[in-house]
Order: sequence, then structure tokens, then C-alpha cells
Amino acid sequence: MPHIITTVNVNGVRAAAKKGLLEWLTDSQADVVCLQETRASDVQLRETLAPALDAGWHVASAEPSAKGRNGVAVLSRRPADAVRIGFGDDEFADAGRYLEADFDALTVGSLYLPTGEAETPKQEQKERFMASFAAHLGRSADAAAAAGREVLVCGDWNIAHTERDIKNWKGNVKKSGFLPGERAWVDGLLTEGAWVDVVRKLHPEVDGPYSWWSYRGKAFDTDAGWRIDYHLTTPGLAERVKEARVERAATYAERWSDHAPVTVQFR
Amino acid sequence: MPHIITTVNVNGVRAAAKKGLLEWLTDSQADVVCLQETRASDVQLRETLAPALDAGWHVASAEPSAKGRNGVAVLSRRPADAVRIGFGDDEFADAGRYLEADFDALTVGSLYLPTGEAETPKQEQKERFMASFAAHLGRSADAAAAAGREVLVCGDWNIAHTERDIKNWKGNVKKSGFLPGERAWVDGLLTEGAWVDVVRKLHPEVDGPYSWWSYRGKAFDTDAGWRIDYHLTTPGLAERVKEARVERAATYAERWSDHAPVTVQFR
DNA sequence: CGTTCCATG
DNA sequence: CATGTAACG
Repeated sequence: MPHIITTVNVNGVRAAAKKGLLEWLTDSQADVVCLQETRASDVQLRETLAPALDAGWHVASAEPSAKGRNGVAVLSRRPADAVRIGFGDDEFADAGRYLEADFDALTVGSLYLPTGEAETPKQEQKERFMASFAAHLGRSADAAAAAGREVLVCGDWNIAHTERDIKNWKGNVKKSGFLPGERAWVDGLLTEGAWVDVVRKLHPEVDGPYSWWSYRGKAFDTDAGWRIDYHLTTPGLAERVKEARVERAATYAERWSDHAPVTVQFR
Repeated sequence: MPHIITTVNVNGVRAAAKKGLLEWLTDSQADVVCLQETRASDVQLRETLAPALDAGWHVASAEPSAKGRNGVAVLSRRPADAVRIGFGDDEFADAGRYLEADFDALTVGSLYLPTGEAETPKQEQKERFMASFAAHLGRSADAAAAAGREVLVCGDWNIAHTERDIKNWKGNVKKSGFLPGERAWVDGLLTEGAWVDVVRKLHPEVDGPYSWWSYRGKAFDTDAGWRIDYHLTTPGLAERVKEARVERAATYAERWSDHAPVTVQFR
């Protein structure tokens, strides 16, 4: 079973690969790397990742129906036992926003939750996705418990959960990504330990660690970021979490994404 | 009166400026430089050319109504006495395809004739432009003769006149830019010496010199080009032409346009 | 094959 | 402020 799992929104895998993603991957100790916003077809993704595939990585991907948008993937050092695209909602079936891959008794999900914009139809779409995906998580947790399996769902959730998860929380209370309803939705996922935010579990008292910084202005340099990339795990797996870190340095020399990789390690 | 005049289609002045246009301009001995396909608003053009303007160049420009398309300009070491945009045809009035500037007894025109595509509405538009512009050239020649002035119209005519003006002429007889009707239209302009193609006058027997090479393949390296950038002058001025050259080397180290500057010098 | 625009983030 | 795409050349 994989012990080190990283998630990173690459904001265009082709651009990221030109700027350092592949070198970062070469240095990575991860067993599984979940990618979001590949913004590439399956063919383009394989072409871009060819050096990594040659080096032994396997890839499973969910291609977006709209060219140059969304796209999620799971890279792994050995092939997944099974791969499932989508989460049973026809509206988002071919959006390239969710993919699950099984490795022994562990299921890993790579999620790219929609961006919203308060008071617009985009926000309604985000909320439809949230409702539907929460139902999937519920079913998934129940099925895993019944089958003695564990589940880890990581990716870009596009929601900062608490005031600790966003540098300028006061300035964003009416902005999509920090709306009360969105934060309450995350509360609901974590209720009674159904799911555990394992980075927060390990670092309960710190601000951040942020995983996304706008490209505008000097947000990265001043660490004016958001923690919107999470690893949520089933409770049994959460008990085994050993270490978690945001690899801010990965994008420090040359920034190859506006997100940084978030890595968790399990016993 | 200016004695050295250059024309160059820059294929986007902002991109060209980043890659060497301004250095070429610094080294240029020209008194007047006509630009085509600036693909910029007047404001963007001035921002882009700011170093040249600081160095003493003056600019007159015809902004395109469609953003990022067309656009012609005349740079000069002293301000023009008068500037006229367009050539009296309402259809093309704000297309950013023609500009005239007066310097003493010389009028200089910067032309970007439309690209065509055989058997399509684009070709019909090109031919409407050609008919209308030929009428303007006729009026212009008559007026110049009556007033004892000379006229030079340079730019990207998007037509290779003869078999000498295109490397692979056999492969292009049905392609816009080398259609019989287009070539005959140029014949008509030159009839009875009303207008003189001064580069060809100086170099009657050579193939080329080409002034445009496709970016595709190795067209530039193999000199598989087209001569579509001309200086047409009134007969009196043609008598004074001393030297003409295509500055192919200007774009050799780093190609800042798919066209090369064409420079003529007068006594 | 390159430029610029657009929608999206 | 960066991505990919499109129309255009």
C-alpha cells in the first residue's frame, strides 16, 4: 500500500512540465501523486509526462470534455488495481474533475472541485457539485468501512475551511472559496470523524500551511495564501498519518504552478 | 526630403520589439520607416516604440478598428507635414491598412493590402480593396504630377508579381497572392510607367529578392520566399533611385518577423 | 508556426 | 498574472 501521497494542482501540465514539474517529480519520494488542472487530453498528458512514464511512473487520467480545461490524474509507482472516472453524477461525468484509483486496500481520489463566483450561476454549479460529491463521499466511507478498506480523497477543494486556512480571511468572507455555506459544507464532511483533514490534524494550531497563492501582486512572496488543497481520509487511515508538509520550495526557484504540492506520509 | 526609406511588416509590433525590432531600428540609416501589421492600438504602439520616440523618431499611425489586427504606421526622423488615414473608401476607412504622410514635396504611403484566400469571400474583399486602391493610386499620381510632387507607396502588397517574385511559383498559381488576376492588377499599376517598382528596376534579372518567408518548415533557411513587399514610386522619383536591398540579415540572428525590411535609397 | 485575443482561473 | 484556445496570417 502506498505510504507517501502528494496532491498538486499543476495549472496546466504542459506549461508546468516546461518549468520544473518533471524535475520535482524526479526528486519526489511519493508513491502516488494526484494532479489537478492538467488542462490536457489523455494523449497530451502522456506526451507531456513521457520522461516520467519512461522512468517507471504509471498514470490514470480523467480527460475533460472541454479542451484545455480541468483534467485530473493519478500517477503511481505501480499500476492501480482499478480506476473509476467521475462519481456517479451525470452532470459532471466527463468534466475531468474526479478520478479514483485503487491500490490494495486503499482507494485514492484526485479531485478538482469547481471554482465559484458568489451570486452567479457558477456558484450554483459549484454547490450542485458539492452536494453531489458529499453524497459520494458518504457512500464511499460506508462502503470502505464495510469492506475493511481505507479511502484518501485529495485535491483542490477550492474552499478554505477556517480562518486559519486563509491569510486575509476578513477580506474574503463574501468571496467564493470562503463563503459560510462552503465552510459549513466542509464541517459536515468532518462531522463525527467520518473524514479527517490529516494536514490539519497534524498541525492544529498553525496558520496555513497555505497551498495556493494568486499570481497577482506579491502574494507568494508575502505568503498571502489559501489552504484549499486537502487530503481527507477515512478515520482508520488518519490514525496512521505520520507527517504532512506543503512543498512550497518546489515552486520557489521557478514557479511552475500557483499551487504547491501537499504531501502526507503514513505509517 | 527623406532619402532612405524602409518598409517592413512587423507581424505584431509588441512581439517584434521584444525580439530585436528596436535594435534594428537603432542601427537603421533610414529617414522614414513604414510599418505594417503593428497589431496594436495607437497607445500600445507608442508604448512599444517609446525608446525609439525618446531617441527622436516621430510616429504617425492608423489604428485598426478590430483589436490585434492590421495596423500601419510611418516612423520618421522629423514630423510629417501632414498625415492622412485611409484612401477614401468607407469600407476600409478604419481597417488600419493605409496611411499617408507628407514630407516636403514627397508623400509616403504605408500599405497593408488584405490577405486573400482563393474562391472565398476573403478573396472578394481583397479584390474590392485592390480595385478601390488602384483608383486611389491613379488619383494620387495625377495630383502629384499636377502639383510637382512625388509619391512613394510601400508596404505589404500580398501579391507576388512575376515568376521571379516567388521561389515556388508553379506550386502557387492557384493560391491567393499569385493568382493571374492579382498579377495583372500589378501590371496595370505599372502600365506606361505610371508607377515604378523600384527594387525590380534596380535588379531586373534576379530571382527575388524575397521579403517574406513562411514560419512553417525551413522556408527561411532555404530562401523559399515571396517578394510581396514593394516600393512603388512616381516616375520622377524612380529616376533618382540609387540602391535597394532586402535586409534579410536583420531577422537572421533572432527572427522578429516573418518579413524582412526592404530599403531603398534615393539621390 | 507565430501573434494576439478571449475565457477561465 | 498565468493558462490554453481561437482566428488569423
